[in-house]
Amino acid sequence: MKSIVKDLTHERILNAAESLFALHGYDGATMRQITEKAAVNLSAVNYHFDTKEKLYAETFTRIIRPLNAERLTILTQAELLAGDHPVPLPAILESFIRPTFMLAAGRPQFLALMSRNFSAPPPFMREIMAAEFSAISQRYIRALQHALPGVPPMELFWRMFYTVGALLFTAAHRETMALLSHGAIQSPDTESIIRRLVDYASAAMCAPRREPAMS
Amino acid sequence: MKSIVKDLTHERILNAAESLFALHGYDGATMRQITEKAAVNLSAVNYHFDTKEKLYAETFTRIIRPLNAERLTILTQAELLAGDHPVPLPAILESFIRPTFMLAAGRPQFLALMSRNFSAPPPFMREIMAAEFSAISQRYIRALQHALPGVPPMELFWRMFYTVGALLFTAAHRETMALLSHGAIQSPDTESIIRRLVDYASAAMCAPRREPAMS
DNA sequence: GTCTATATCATGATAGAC
DNA sequence: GTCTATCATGATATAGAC
Repeated sequence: MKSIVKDLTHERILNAAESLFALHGYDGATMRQITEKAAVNLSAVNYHFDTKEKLYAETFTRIIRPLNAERLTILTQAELLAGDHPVPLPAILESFIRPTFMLAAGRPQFLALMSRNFSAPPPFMREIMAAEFSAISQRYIRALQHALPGVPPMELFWRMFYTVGALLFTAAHRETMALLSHGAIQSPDTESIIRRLVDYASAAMCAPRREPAMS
Repeated sequence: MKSIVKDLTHERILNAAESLFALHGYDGATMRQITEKAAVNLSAVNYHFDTKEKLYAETFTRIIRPLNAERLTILTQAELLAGDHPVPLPAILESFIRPTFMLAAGRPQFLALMSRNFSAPPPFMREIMAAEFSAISQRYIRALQHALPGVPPMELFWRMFYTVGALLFTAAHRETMALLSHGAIQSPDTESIIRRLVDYASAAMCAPRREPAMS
C-alpha cells in the first residue's frame, strides 16, 4: 500500500532527526545530515513535515507524549492502590522517573534530546512545551500535596522543578560523570540509577524549611 | 593608548557574545548578530579571537573562572573557620550555590549561558570544561566526605551531580516556572532562591540509602 | 510520492586598502 | 587596528519532471 511506504519514509526521517537533533541541537543538525542518515531525499522532509521547525516539533512530541502518558498511568495505578491514603512519596517520584529510563532503553539519544530541549529549547517550542506539561505538572503537584501536607505547595513546586533538573541533567551526562570522577563511575544499570534518583529526591522533597540564619 | 582601544573592542564583543550565545546557543548566534550588537566591524571578531569557536570558549571561561574561584575562596574560609571539624553541609552547598547568583547579578544572560553550556556544550568545549572543573569537583567531594562520613563517596558524587543539575535547570527557567505554576511563582529574590536550593540539597545529600524493594 | 535541479539567502572567514 | 568588499560554502525551501 502507498500509506505503508509513506509511513516508512516518515519514520525513517523522525528516527534520524531524533538522533541528530539530540547530538547537535536544532540549529546544529542540518536537513542534509538528517536526510542522508535516513537515506531519503532531501525534499522528503518538506513534503512530510513542511518545515524544519515542524519536523523538530514532531520529533519531540513523539517522545514526550508516550512518556507523560506512561507517567500518568503509573501514578493513577498507585493512587487506586492507595485508596483513601496518599500515595507514598517514593512511589510518586518513581512514577515520574522510571518511565524516563524505560522509554529510553535502546534509544541512545532519547535522553539527550529530552535534556537539550528542556535546557535550551528552540524559541518556537515554548508553546508546545507548555501545552504538553501543563496537565501533568498539576497532577503531580496535587499528589505531592497529599503525600506531604506539611510542606507549602509553592515549596513543592520548586522542589519538583529541582528534581526535574537533576533528572535531565544526569540523564544527559553519563559520560561527563565518568570523566569527572576519574573512572570511579561507569554507566551503571538502569535500576541503580532510578533508585539513586528516587532516594535523593524523596529526601529532598520533605526537607525542613530552615530558618533564616542570624549574621 | 592603543591597548585601551583594543581592550574596549575586545570587551564589547565579549559582552555581546555572552548575551547572544546565552539566548541562541553557539550555532544559533551568528557573528553578524554579535558584531552588530557590539557595534563593531564584522572582521573584528576574527582579528581579536581568530575564530568563532575561540570567541565562544573565551566568553565561557570569562564567566566560569571567577565563579569557581569565588566558590573555592568561600569554601576555604569555611574550612578555616571549622578548624578540625568538618564544614557543616549547608555551608558547603551554599559556598557552591551562592556565588552563582551573586556573579549573575546585573547580567541577565549569565545563568542562561551557564546552563546552556552544561546541558548542550558545543563539542569543542568538552576538554575546556573538563579542565575548568576537574580541580573544583575534587575539592567539593572531599569536603562532602568529611561532612557526611556515613555516605559512600560514589553516592556523594552522584548527589552533587544531581544538585548541579537542579541548580542549572532552575537558573535557566524562572520564566518557565512562572508559566507552569500559573502565576503562583514569580521571580523571587536571590536570597530566597539560595535558601530554597540549599535546603533542598542539604536534605538530599544525606538521604538514607533505601533497601531494594521486595516485589 | 519521490526525485533532480535549482533558487535564494546567510554563514564564517579572508584579502587588501587605509 | 579597522574598514569594505568578497569568497566559498552550506543552509532551507521550492519547482517541476517522472
